[in-house]
Amino acid sequence: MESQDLRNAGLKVTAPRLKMLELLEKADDRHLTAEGIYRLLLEAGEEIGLATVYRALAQFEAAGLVTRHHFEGGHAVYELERGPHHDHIVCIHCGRVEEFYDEVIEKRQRAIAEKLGFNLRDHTLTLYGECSSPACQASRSKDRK
Amino acid sequence: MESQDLRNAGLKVTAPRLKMLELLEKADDRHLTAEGIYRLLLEAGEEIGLATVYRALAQFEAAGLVTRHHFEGGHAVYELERGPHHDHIVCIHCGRVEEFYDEVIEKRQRAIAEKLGFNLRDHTLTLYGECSSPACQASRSKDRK
DNA sequence: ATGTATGCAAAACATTTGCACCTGG
DNA sequence: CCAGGTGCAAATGTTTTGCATACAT
Repeated sequence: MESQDLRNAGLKVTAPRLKMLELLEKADDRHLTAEGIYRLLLEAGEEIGLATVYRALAQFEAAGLVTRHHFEGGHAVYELERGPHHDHIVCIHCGRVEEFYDEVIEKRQRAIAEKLGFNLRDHTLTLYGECSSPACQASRSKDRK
Repeated sequence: MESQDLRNAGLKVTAPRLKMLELLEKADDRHLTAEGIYRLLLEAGEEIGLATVYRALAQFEAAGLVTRHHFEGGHAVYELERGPHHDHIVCIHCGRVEEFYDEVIEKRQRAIAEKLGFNLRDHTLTLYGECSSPACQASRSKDRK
């Protein structure tokens, strides 16, 4: 249960935090902005402040419950940390995010860091491209003026 | 000469732009923030506005003269585009940036994008780690309180 | 009770834009 | 001359913070 995650992280179990975790778990889009979480909660009739969302996300991130990504676009997106590491590919048109994992790339990264004398701690790999989803294709031809 | 680069990009050759390109070329650190460029130019006695720096950088980027990166830390860094593509490894302590290129990784990325049905357009790969430069090692032990 | 969390409003940032004035070609 | 460039100040959008109140334990 999510309350246990919060307790393990040394955080008090409060309504806003539970709602946020619940949302992060159930939302269609697993990569949400702070503003997006805020708006979705308001729409769901929850009473919450945007500042609380940011504060809670920062704590979740520190506790490893959530990962923050900085894709292009000036705002951070948050993703519930579930299971193993993966990287992302983002559609430059519709913003759809897919996840992938590639052991060959992971291995090469470790080798490169070592060769350059770095103790590798983290990495971000994001591919940007045009996706082939029908919805995206449609909106693309429509937008062409 | 830099004025030619500007002309080729359809931009007028002005003092601020030349100074910026000059700085990007000669600076010790090849990865500068807009604010950093602004400050360095002021220190060098140049008269320039921060807005001009941002505007010029945006144009340089559009012209392919410069690449913008979003490393961790809330601000963009700009790098003069010189020669072939490469990725980065950043020291989480001193911020030092090294560049690398790995054909195996590049190839895997193309394969992954194709498999997921994306037409790959761009990517960012940044490794974060602890570098082994003496200066960084020193400051690290000092900061430990 | 008591240390945390919360909401709100204000602040802090990085970046962008409006506008009147300059300037390169 | 005049489209494009510049500086300044004001606006923007995102994220952070101060503070008084409310709540979990």
